[in-house]
Amino acid sequence: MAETSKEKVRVRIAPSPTGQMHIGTARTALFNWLFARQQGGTFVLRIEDTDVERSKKEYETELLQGLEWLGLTWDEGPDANGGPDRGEFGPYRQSERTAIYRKYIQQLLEKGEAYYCYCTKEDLEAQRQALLAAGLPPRYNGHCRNLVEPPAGRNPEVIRFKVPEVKVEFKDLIHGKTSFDTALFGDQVIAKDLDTPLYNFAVVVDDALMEITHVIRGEDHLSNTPKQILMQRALGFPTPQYAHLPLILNPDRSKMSKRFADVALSSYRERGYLPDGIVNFIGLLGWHPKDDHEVFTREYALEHFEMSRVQQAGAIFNEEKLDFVNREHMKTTPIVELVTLAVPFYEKAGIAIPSATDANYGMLAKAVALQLGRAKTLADVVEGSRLFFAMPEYEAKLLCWKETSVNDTMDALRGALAVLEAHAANKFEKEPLLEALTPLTNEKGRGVVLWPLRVSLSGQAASPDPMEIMEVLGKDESIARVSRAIEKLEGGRRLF
RNA sequence: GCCAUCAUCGUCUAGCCUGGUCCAGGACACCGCCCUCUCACGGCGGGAACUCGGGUUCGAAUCCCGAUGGUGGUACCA
Repeated sequence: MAETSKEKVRVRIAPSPTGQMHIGTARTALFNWLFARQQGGTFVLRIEDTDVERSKKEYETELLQGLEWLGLTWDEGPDANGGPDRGEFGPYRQSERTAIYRKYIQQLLEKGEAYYCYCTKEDLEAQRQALLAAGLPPRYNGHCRNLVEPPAGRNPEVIRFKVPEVKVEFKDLIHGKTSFDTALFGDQVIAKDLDTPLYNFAVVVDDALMEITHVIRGEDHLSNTPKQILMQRALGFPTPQYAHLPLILNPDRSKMSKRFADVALSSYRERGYLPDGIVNFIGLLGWHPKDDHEVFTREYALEHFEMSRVQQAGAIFNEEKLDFVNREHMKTTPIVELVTLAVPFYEKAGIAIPSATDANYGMLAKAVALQLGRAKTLADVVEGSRLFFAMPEYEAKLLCWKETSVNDTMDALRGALAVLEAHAANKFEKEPLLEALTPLTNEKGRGVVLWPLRVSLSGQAASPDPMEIMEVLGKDESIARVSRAIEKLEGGRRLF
């Protein structure tokens, strides 16, 4: 709790609804959320939709729902259910703040800190090429900076901010002292016209008006920071503290992209990852608690988060680790909750499961429980437990363990069947069943009995053990499956 | 090109600020063994890294300089 003094912490995330919600947005949100919650501050969500061409309402909705799904709740910002914005500093969509930006653009214009530029894109491109050819940094040459008279008969192209040539220095909470020489920048375009501000300008105005104290964002914004600081100075705004998070990377260390991985948060949701698993994993990308705990809840992260322990280098998105972390979280999620979460996945897979009102409902929980430690996602739970909900299909010869003959296998199964039939239905549980089968396994060998028994119950070479399966299936279904296996062997006998 | 920034096992990282306890610790993944009817879990074990070159120092993963490499930016996108 070191970084703040008396002022109340206010942080924000400012995503653009120009595409599916990126996993990187989720991580930036997480770090902001952690910092805000830990400092007793306010977490603001602002939608940066100044680019009307690319911004879409459906992406905004996805963003809000994605954040809610992850449990990264915001204190101020648009309402996920279409209700009015929350908070005193709204509106929280930049597209609704045009009048505000207009006022500040005019202010800069009047003070002579900004000016209309009449250079066309073609002019600019020519300039740029010339500079590049000369080995110079390609920056705007200030052609319209000191125009006395606007060129006759021409409308301005854009509005530019006069970038003073100074050294801008700031202390980044993650990178430490960072400095830029703005002489290399050239005058920046801040708006296409009075009603169409650009990102760098809108951010400055909004962060100031929303009284943001800490800007926690991706490192790709590091070089925007000096430009924004200069505008803050021109407008008389305070400079917030900055923390630039390292980027999430592809396996080849470039910025994470579709080419290498699923970048959309929704795809992880659809594949059956848990919000807690995702939050844990993306938290680990660039940060980890001092005590080396790697599997943790968000409460734990909240307690142990330290901005100063955030990495400076980017981190490769490693799906294997995500799988591990998610599996660990599934193990600690209460079974009833897991069942509820899994239901849609059963539906999607077309597997008929007992409903909550069904007398048989309890077996669903047992089936799910058997997948813990085996399944890394909810989709895996569903696939792994498929065998409990339909008579399995398999080749008769799979029933024979190693070199055991068909006759011996049949004998073993008949023996097992007799044991099961004599076994009380209300004692169809792992331990009692094992006990009941022990004389038979002692006589014939465990493999000779248990392998075919397990295959007849599961239809698979790899599955939970037969006693566990029977506990889920119950007496009637277990007996039916074993009987069917014996029939299969009898029917197929000639073939062997 | 220019500017910024980064650099410990394949990956995520501890250690670096406050040099010696580090022939570098943990986790994932991988391999082996044990458990075992199979899978998984679990237990035990293994291989695997301080980018390079100088300097400072009795001593450097740790401090300094340089090089190399990576990444980000260099828009009338955000």
